Amino acid sequence: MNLDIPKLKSIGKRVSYPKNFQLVQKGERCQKCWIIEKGIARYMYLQEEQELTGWFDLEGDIVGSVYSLLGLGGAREKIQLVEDAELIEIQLVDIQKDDAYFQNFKMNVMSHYFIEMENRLKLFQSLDGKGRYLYLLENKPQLLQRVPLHMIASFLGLTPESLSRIRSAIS
Amino acid sequence: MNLDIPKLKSIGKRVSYPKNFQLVQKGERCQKCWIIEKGIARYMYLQEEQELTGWFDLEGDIVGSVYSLLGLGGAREKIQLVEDAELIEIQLVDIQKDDAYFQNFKMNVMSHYFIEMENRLKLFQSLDGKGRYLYLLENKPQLLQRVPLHMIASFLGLTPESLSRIRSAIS
DNA sequence: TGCTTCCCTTATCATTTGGTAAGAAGGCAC
DNA sequence: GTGCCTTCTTACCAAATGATAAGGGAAGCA
Repeated sequence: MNLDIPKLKSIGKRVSYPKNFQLVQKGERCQKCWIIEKGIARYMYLQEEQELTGWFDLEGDIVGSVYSLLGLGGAREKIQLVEDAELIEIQLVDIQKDDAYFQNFKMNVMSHYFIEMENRLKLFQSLDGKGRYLYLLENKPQLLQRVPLHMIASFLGLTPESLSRIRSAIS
Repeated sequence: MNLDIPKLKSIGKRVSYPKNFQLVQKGERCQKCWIIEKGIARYMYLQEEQELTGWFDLEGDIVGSVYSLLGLGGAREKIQLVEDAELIEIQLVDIQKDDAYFQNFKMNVMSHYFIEMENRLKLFQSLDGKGRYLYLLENKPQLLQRVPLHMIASFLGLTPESLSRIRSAIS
Protein backbone atom coordinates (compact mmCIF):
# COMPACT_ATOMS: atom_id res chain seq x y z
CA MET A 1 0.00 0.00 0.00
CA ASN A 2 2.85 2.39 0.66
CA LEU A 3 4.33 4.35 -2.17
CA ASP A 4 7.47 2.97 -3.75
CA ILE A 5 9.64 6.09 -3.62
CA PRO A 6 12.80 4.58 -5.12
CA LYS A 7 10.78 3.43 -8.11
CA LEU A 8 9.25 6.87 -8.41
CA LYS A 9 12.66 8.49 -8.33
CA SER A 10 14.01 6.12 -10.96
CA ILE A 11 11.22 7.23 -13.28
CA GLY A 12 12.10 10.90 -12.96
CA LYS A 13 15.10 13.00 -13.75
CA ARG A 14 17.12 15.30 -11.58
CA VAL A 15 16.62 19.05 -12.07
CA SER A 16 17.69 22.28 -10.37
CA TYR A 17 15.64 25.45 -10.17
CA PRO A 18 16.43 28.80 -8.55
CA LYS A 19 14.65 30.51 -5.68
CA ASN A 20 11.25 31.95 -6.68
CA PHE A 21 10.96 29.59 -9.66
CA GLN A 22 7.35 28.73 -10.36
CA LEU A 23 6.69 25.00 -10.62
CA VAL A 24 2.94 25.19 -11.09
CA GLN A 25 0.73 27.97 -12.39
CA LYS A 26 -2.82 28.57 -11.25
CA GLY A 27 -5.28 26.91 -13.62
CA GLU A 28 -2.63 24.69 -15.16
CA ARG A 29 -3.40 21.04 -15.84
CA CYS A 30 -0.23 19.56 -14.43
CA GLN A 31 1.62 16.86 -16.30
CA LYS A 32 4.43 16.70 -13.75
CA CYS A 33 5.18 16.35 -10.10
CA TRP A 34 8.42 16.53 -8.15
CA ILE A 35 10.19 14.98 -5.22
CA ILE A 36 12.24 17.45 -3.22
CA GLU A 37 15.86 16.49 -2.74
CA LYS A 38 16.80 19.89 -1.40
CA GLY A 39 14.75 23.04 -0.94
CA ILE A 40 11.28 24.20 0.02
CA ALA A 41 8.16 24.59 -2.09
CA ARG A 42 5.29 26.90 -1.24
CA TYR A 43 1.66 26.51 -2.25
CA MET A 44 -0.12 29.81 -2.78
CA TYR A 45 -3.77 30.59 -3.28
CA LEU A 46 -4.81 33.86 -4.84
CA GLN A 47 -7.66 35.07 -2.67
CA GLU A 48 -9.28 38.40 -3.56
CA GLU A 49 -6.30 40.75 -3.55
CA GLN A 50 -4.30 38.77 -1.01
CA GLU A 51 -1.93 35.85 -1.41
CA LEU A 52 -2.58 32.89 0.89
CA THR A 53 0.14 30.42 1.79
CA GLY A 54 -1.60 27.07 1.91
CA TRP A 55 1.25 24.69 2.47
CA PHE A 56 5.00 24.08 2.46
CA ASP A 57 6.76 20.98 1.19
CA LEU A 58 10.24 20.06 2.37
CA GLU A 59 12.94 17.51 1.55
CA GLY A 60 11.38 14.12 0.85
CA ASP A 61 7.93 15.47 0.07
CA ILE A 62 6.11 15.08 -3.22
CA VAL A 63 5.23 18.42 -4.79
CA GLY A 64 2.34 18.99 -7.14
CA SER A 65 -1.20 20.25 -7.41
CA VAL A 66 -3.19 17.40 -5.92
CA TYR A 67 -6.38 18.67 -7.48
CA SER A 68 -4.81 18.63 -10.90
CA LEU A 69 -2.84 15.40 -10.49
CA LEU A 70 -6.05 13.58 -9.67
CA GLY A 71 -7.57 14.78 -12.89
CA LEU A 72 -10.17 16.93 -11.17
CA GLY A 73 -9.31 20.08 -13.12
CA GLY A 74 -6.77 22.87 -13.33
CA ALA A 75 -4.53 23.64 -10.37
CA ARG A 76 -6.18 25.86 -7.80
CA GLU A 77 -2.88 27.17 -6.50
CA LYS A 78 0.47 28.23 -7.78
CA ILE A 79 3.56 26.54 -6.42
CA GLN A 80 6.86 28.37 -6.08
CA LEU A 81 10.28 27.60 -4.64
CA VAL A 82 11.29 29.38 -1.47
CA GLU A 83 14.95 28.40 -1.90
CA ASP A 84 17.20 27.23 -4.70
CA ALA A 85 16.17 23.61 -5.05
CA GLU A 86 17.17 20.24 -6.38
CA LEU A 87 14.24 18.10 -7.44
CA ILE A 88 13.36 14.86 -9.14
CA GLU A 89 10.99 15.80 -11.90
CA ILE A 90 8.48 13.12 -12.83
CA GLN A 91 6.33 13.13 -15.93
CA LEU A 92 2.85 11.97 -15.05
CA VAL A 93 2.58 10.03 -18.27
CA ASP A 94 5.44 7.82 -17.11
CA ILE A 95 3.56 6.81 -13.96
CA GLN A 96 0.32 6.25 -15.78
CA LYS A 97 1.83 3.42 -17.82
CA ASP A 98 1.46 1.14 -14.81
CA ASP A 99 -2.17 1.58 -13.86
CA ALA A 100 -2.04 -0.25 -10.54
CA TYR A 101 0.95 1.81 -9.50
CA PHE A 102 -0.74 5.00 -10.66
CA GLN A 103 -3.84 4.24 -8.58
CA ASN A 104 -1.62 3.57 -5.61
CA PHE A 105 0.27 6.79 -6.28
CA LYS A 106 -2.90 8.87 -6.36
CA MET A 107 -4.27 7.28 -3.21
CA ASN A 108 -1.03 7.91 -1.37
CA VAL A 109 -0.66 11.51 -2.45
CA MET A 110 -4.25 12.37 -1.62
CA SER A 111 -4.43 10.53 1.68
CA HIS A 112 -1.22 12.26 2.75
CA TYR A 113 -2.68 15.69 2.12
CA PHE A 114 -6.02 14.66 3.53
CA ILE A 115 -4.44 13.83 6.88
CA GLU A 116 -2.34 16.98 6.90
CA MET A 117 -5.30 19.18 6.16
CA GLU A 118 -7.54 17.50 8.68
CA ASN A 119 -4.96 18.21 11.36
CA ARG A 120 -4.43 21.73 10.15
CA LEU A 121 -8.13 22.46 10.19
CA LYS A 122 -8.42 21.27 13.77
CA LEU A 123 -5.60 23.62 14.72
CA PHE A 124 -7.43 26.58 13.21
CA GLN A 125 -10.68 25.59 14.89
CA SER A 126 -9.25 25.10 18.34
CA LEU A 127 -6.17 27.30 18.74
CA ASP A 128 -5.49 31.02 18.57
CA GLY A 129 -2.53 32.52 16.75
CA LYS A 130 -0.12 31.88 19.58
CA GLY A 131 -1.21 28.26 19.83
CA ARG A 132 -0.80 27.70 16.11
CA TYR A 133 2.64 29.30 16.17
CA LEU A 134 3.76 27.12 19.07
CA TYR A 135 2.49 24.05 17.26
CA LEU A 136 4.55 24.97 14.22
CA LEU A 137 7.58 25.67 16.39
CA GLU A 138 7.19 22.24 17.93
CA ASN A 139 6.46 20.26 14.78
CA LYS A 140 8.16 22.04 11.87
CA PRO A 141 10.92 24.16 13.39
CA GLN A 142 12.91 24.08 10.15
CA LEU A 143 10.25 26.15 8.43
CA LEU A 144 10.76 28.97 10.91
CA GLN A 145 14.46 29.02 10.17
CA ARG A 146 14.29 28.80 6.41
CA VAL A 147 11.10 30.59 5.34
CA PRO A 148 10.54 34.38 5.51
CA LEU A 149 8.26 35.21 8.41
CA HIS A 150 5.65 36.99 6.36
CA MET A 151 5.03 33.68 4.55
CA ILE A 152 4.80 31.88 7.89
CA ALA A 153 2.33 34.51 9.07
CA SER A 154 0.11 33.89 6.06
CA PHE A 155 0.41 30.14 6.59
CA LEU A 156 -0.76 30.63 10.18
CA GLY A 157 -3.61 32.90 9.19
CA LEU A 158 -2.04 35.97 10.80
CA THR A 159 -0.74 39.35 9.71
CA PRO A 160 3.05 39.71 9.82
CA GLU A 161 2.59 42.24 12.63
CA SER A 162 0.60 39.83 14.76
CA LEU A 163 3.14 37.07 14.27
CA SER A 164 5.92 39.45 15.22
CA ARG A 165 4.06 40.38 18.39
CA ILE A 166 3.46 36.74 19.29
CA ARG A 167 7.13 35.89 18.80
CA SER A 168 8.36 38.78 20.92
CA ALA A 169 5.94 37.86 23.70
CA ILE A 170 7.37 34.34 23.86
CA SER A 171 11.12 34.96 23.78
CA MET B 1 -14.93 8.33 -12.94
CA ASN B 2 -17.96 9.50 -11.00
CA LEU B 3 -19.44 7.35 -8.28
CA ASP B 4 -22.40 5.19 -9.24
CA ILE B 5 -24.78 6.14 -6.47
CA PRO B 6 -27.75 4.00 -7.58
CA LYS B 7 -25.48 0.95 -7.56
CA LEU B 8 -24.22 1.90 -4.13
CA LYS B 9 -27.75 2.25 -2.82
CA SER B 10 -28.76 -1.10 -4.25
CA ILE B 11 -25.94 -2.72 -2.30
CA GLY B 12 -27.10 -1.30 1.02
CA LYS B 13 -30.22 -1.58 3.08
CA ARG B 14 -32.53 1.07 4.43
CA VAL B 15 -32.29 1.83 8.15
CA SER B 16 -33.68 4.40 10.57
CA TYR B 17 -31.90 5.77 13.61
CA PRO B 18 -33.00 8.34 16.18
CA LYS B 19 -31.54 11.72 16.94
CA ASN B 20 -28.21 11.50 18.81
CA PHE B 21 -27.57 7.96 17.59
CA GLN B 22 -23.87 7.29 17.19
CA LEU B 23 -22.92 5.90 13.81
CA VAL B 24 -19.17 5.78 14.34
CA GLN B 25 -17.13 5.60 17.50
CA LYS B 26 -13.69 7.16 17.88
CA GLY B 27 -10.99 4.57 17.24
CA GLU B 28 -13.36 2.19 15.51
CA ARG B 29 -12.29 0.44 12.34
CA CYS B 30 -15.41 1.05 10.31
CA GLN B 31 -16.96 -1.70 8.26
CA LYS B 32 -19.88 0.42 7.14
CA CYS B 33 -20.79 3.70 5.57
CA TRP B 34 -24.13 5.34 4.93
CA ILE B 35 -25.94 7.48 2.42
CA ILE B 36 -28.27 10.02 3.96
CA GLU B 37 -31.84 9.88 2.71
CA LYS B 38 -33.11 12.17 5.44
CA GLY B 39 -31.33 13.77 8.37
CA ILE B 40 -28.00 15.32 9.32
CA ALA B 41 -24.81 13.69 10.55
CA ARG B 42 -22.19 15.45 12.61
CA TYR B 43 -18.47 14.64 12.75
CA MET B 44 -16.92 15.34 16.14
CA TYR B 45 -13.32 15.40 17.24
CA LEU B 46 -12.44 15.04 20.88
CA GLN B 47 -9.82 17.70 21.47
CA GLU B 48 -8.41 18.03 24.97
CA GLU B 49 -11.54 18.55 27.03
CA GLN B 50 -13.53 20.16 24.25
CA GLU B 51 -15.64 18.68 21.49
CA LEU B 52 -14.91 19.96 18.00
CA THR B 53 -17.47 19.82 15.21
CA GLY B 54 -15.49 18.99 12.11
CA TRP B 55 -18.18 18.55 9.53
CA PHE B 56 -21.86 18.05 8.75
CA ASP B 57 -23.32 15.72 6.16
CA LEU B 58 -26.79 16.28 4.72
CA GLU B 59 -29.24 14.49 2.45
CA GLY B 60 -27.40 12.85 -0.44
CA ASP B 61 -24.01 12.81 1.26
CA ILE B 62 -22.00 9.72 2.07
CA VAL B 63 -21.29 9.38 5.77
CA GLY B 64 -18.31 7.56 7.24
CA SER B 65 -14.87 7.97 8.72
CA VAL B 66 -12.76 8.60 5.64
CA TYR B 67 -9.59 7.78 7.52
CA SER B 68 -10.97 4.41 8.52
CA LEU B 69 -12.72 3.62 5.24
CA LEU B 70 -9.42 4.05 3.43
CA GLY B 71 -7.83 1.49 5.72
CA LEU B 72 -5.48 4.02 7.29
CA GLY B 73 -6.47 3.13 10.87
CA GLY B 74 -9.22 3.65 13.42
CA ALA B 75 -11.64 6.52 13.05
CA ARG B 76 -10.33 9.81 14.40
CA GLU B 77 -13.78 11.19 15.03
CA LYS B 78 -17.12 10.06 16.25
CA ILE B 79 -20.15 10.56 14.06
CA GLN B 80 -23.59 11.23 15.48
CA LEU B 81 -27.00 12.10 14.10
CA VAL B 82 -28.32 15.59 14.69
CA GLU B 83 -31.86 14.59 13.73
CA ASP B 84 -33.86 11.40 13.42
CA ALA B 85 -32.56 9.96 10.20
CA GLU B 86 -33.20 7.56 7.38
CA LEU B 87 -30.09 6.08 5.87
CA ILE B 88 -28.88 3.52 3.39
CA GLU B 89 -26.44 1.38 5.33
CA ILE B 90 -23.69 -0.16 3.23
CA GLN B 91 -21.38 -2.92 4.39
CA LEU B 92 -17.86 -2.20 3.19
CA VAL B 93 -17.27 -5.85 2.44
CA ASP B 94 -20.01 -5.68 -0.17
CA ILE B 95 -18.25 -2.90 -2.05
CA GLN B 96 -14.87 -4.55 -1.81
CA LYS B 97 -16.05 -7.49 -3.90
CA ASP B 98 -15.66 -5.38 -7.02
CA ASP B 99 -12.12 -4.05 -6.73
CA ALA B 100 -12.30 -1.51 -9.54
CA TYR B 101 -15.51 -0.11 -8.09
CA PHE B 102 -13.99 -0.04 -4.62
CA GLN B 103 -10.96 1.91 -5.85
CA ASN B 104 -13.29 4.32 -7.58
CA PHE B 105 -15.37 4.59 -4.42
CA LYS B 106 -12.37 5.44 -2.27
CA MET B 107 -11.05 8.01 -4.72
CA ASN B 108 -14.44 9.68 -4.91
CA VAL B 109 -15.01 9.81 -1.18
CA MET B 110 -11.56 11.13 -0.44
CA SER B 111 -11.42 13.67 -3.26
CA HIS B 112 -14.80 15.00 -2.15
CA TYR B 113 -13.56 15.63 1.38
CA PHE B 114 -10.24 16.87 0.10
CA ILE B 115 -11.93 19.64 -1.85
CA GLU B 116 -14.27 20.51 1.02
CA MET B 117 -11.43 20.75 3.51
CA GLU B 118 -9.21 22.75 1.20
CA ASN B 119 -11.98 25.33 0.87
CA ARG B 120 -12.72 25.28 4.55
CA LEU B 121 -9.09 25.83 5.43
CA LYS B 122 -8.91 28.85 3.15
CA LEU B 123 -11.94 30.30 4.92
CA PHE B 124 -10.26 29.96 8.30
CA GLN B 125 -7.03 31.46 7.01
CA SER B 126 -8.60 34.46 5.33
CA LEU B 127 -11.84 35.30 7.15
CA ASP B 128 -12.80 36.30 10.68
CA GLY B 129 -15.78 34.85 12.51
CA LYS B 130 -18.28 37.11 10.86
CA GLY B 131 -16.93 36.28 7.43
CA ARG B 132 -17.10 32.57 8.08
CA TYR B 133 -20.65 32.87 9.38
CA LEU B 134 -21.76 34.82 6.33
CA TYR B 135 -20.15 32.24 4.08
CA LEU B 136 -22.12 29.49 5.81
CA LEU B 137 -25.29 31.54 5.61
CA GLU B 138 -24.73 31.93 1.90
CA ASN B 139 -23.69 28.38 1.08
CA LYS B 140 -25.36 26.08 3.60
CA PRO B 141 -28.35 27.99 4.96
CA GLN B 142 -30.16 24.73 5.83
CA LEU B 143 -27.57 23.97 8.48
CA LEU B 144 -28.43 27.19 10.31
CA GLN B 145 -32.07 26.21 10.39
CA ARG B 146 -31.67 22.60 11.42
CA VAL B 147 -28.58 22.41 13.64
CA PRO B 148 -28.30 23.85 17.19
CA LEU B 149 -26.27 27.01 17.13
CA HIS B 150 -23.67 25.84 19.62
CA MET B 151 -22.72 23.13 17.12
CA ILE B 152 -22.55 25.70 14.36
CA ALA B 153 -20.34 27.84 16.59
CA SER B 154 -17.93 24.98 17.10
CA PHE B 155 -17.98 24.26 13.38
CA LEU B 156 -17.04 27.88 12.73
CA GLY B 157 -14.31 27.90 15.36
CA LEU B 158 -16.21 30.28 17.63
CA THR B 159 -17.70 30.22 21.11
CA PRO B 160 -21.51 30.17 21.22
CA GLU B 161 -21.39 33.64 22.73
CA SER B 162 -19.33 35.04 19.87
CA LEU B 163 -21.62 33.51 17.28
CA SER B 164 -24.62 34.95 19.08
CA ARG B 165 -23.02 38.38 19.05
CA ILE B 166 -22.19 38.13 15.35
CA ARG B 167 -25.75 37.12 14.52
CA SER B 168 -27.30 39.95 16.48
CA ALA B 169 -24.95 42.47 14.85
CA ILE B 170 -26.11 41.39 11.41
CA SER B 171 -29.86 41.25 11.82
C1' DT C 1 29.82 53.46 -2.95
C1' DG C 2 24.96 54.84 -2.76
C1' DC C 3 20.43 53.53 -3.72
C1' DT C 4 16.43 50.74 -3.70
C1' DT C 5 13.84 46.94 -2.20
C1' DC C 6 12.59 43.50 0.91
C1' DC C 7 11.99 41.91 5.52
C1' DC C 8 11.03 42.54 10.17
C1' DT C 9 9.84 44.96 14.25
C1' DT C 10 7.55 48.30 17.27
C1' DA C 11 3.84 51.43 18.61
C1' DT C 12 -0.83 53.03 18.78
C1' DC C 13 -5.65 52.56 18.40
C1' DA C 14 -10.01 50.25 17.01
C1' DT C 15 -12.21 45.93 16.49
C1' DT C 16 -12.91 41.15 17.43
C1' DT C 17 -12.99 37.42 20.38
C1' DG C 18 -12.90 34.69 24.73
C1' DG C 19 -14.23 34.04 29.54
C1' DT C 20 -17.41 34.53 33.04
C1' DA C 21 -21.77 35.28 34.77
C1' DA C 22 -26.54 35.68 34.54
C1' DG C 23 -31.03 35.05 32.87
C1' DA C 24 -34.90 33.86 29.62
C1' DA C 25 -37.38 30.43 26.85
C1' DG C 26 -38.57 25.91 25.60
C1' DG C 27 -38.62 20.85 25.97
C1' DC C 28 -38.87 16.79 28.70
C1' DA C 29 -39.26 13.65 32.68
C1' DC C 30 -41.43 12.85 36.85
C1' DG D 1 -48.23 20.88 37.41
C1' DT D 2 -42.96 21.16 39.15
C1' DG D 3 -38.37 20.89 38.33
C1' DC D 4 -34.45 19.96 35.48
C1' DC D 5 -31.96 20.40 31.43
C1' DT D 6 -30.69 22.29 27.05
C1' DT D 7 -30.34 26.18 24.17
C1' DC D 8 -29.69 30.80 23.32
C1' DT D 9 -28.93 35.50 24.46
C1' DT D 10 -26.95 39.59 26.74
C1' DA D 11 -23.58 42.18 29.53
C1' DC D 12 -19.10 43.09 31.19
C1' DC D 13 -14.20 42.91 31.10
C1' DA D 14 -9.65 41.15 29.57
C1' DA D 15 -6.96 39.46 25.87
C1' DA D 16 -5.95 38.83 20.98
C1' DT D 17 -5.87 40.55 16.45
C1' DG D 18 -6.05 43.87 12.52
C1' DA D 19 -4.95 48.35 10.47
C1' DT D 20 -1.98 51.97 10.00
C1' DA D 21 2.22 54.23 10.41
C1' DA D 22 6.98 54.47 11.14
C1' DG D 23 11.66 53.02 11.29
C1' DG D 24 15.78 50.00 11.06
C1' DG D 25 18.59 46.58 9.05
C1' DA D 26 20.07 43.40 5.52
C1' DA D 27 20.49 42.08 0.77
C1' DG D 28 20.80 43.11 -3.98
C1' DC D 29 21.99 46.19 -7.76
C1' DA D 30 23.75 50.15 -10.59
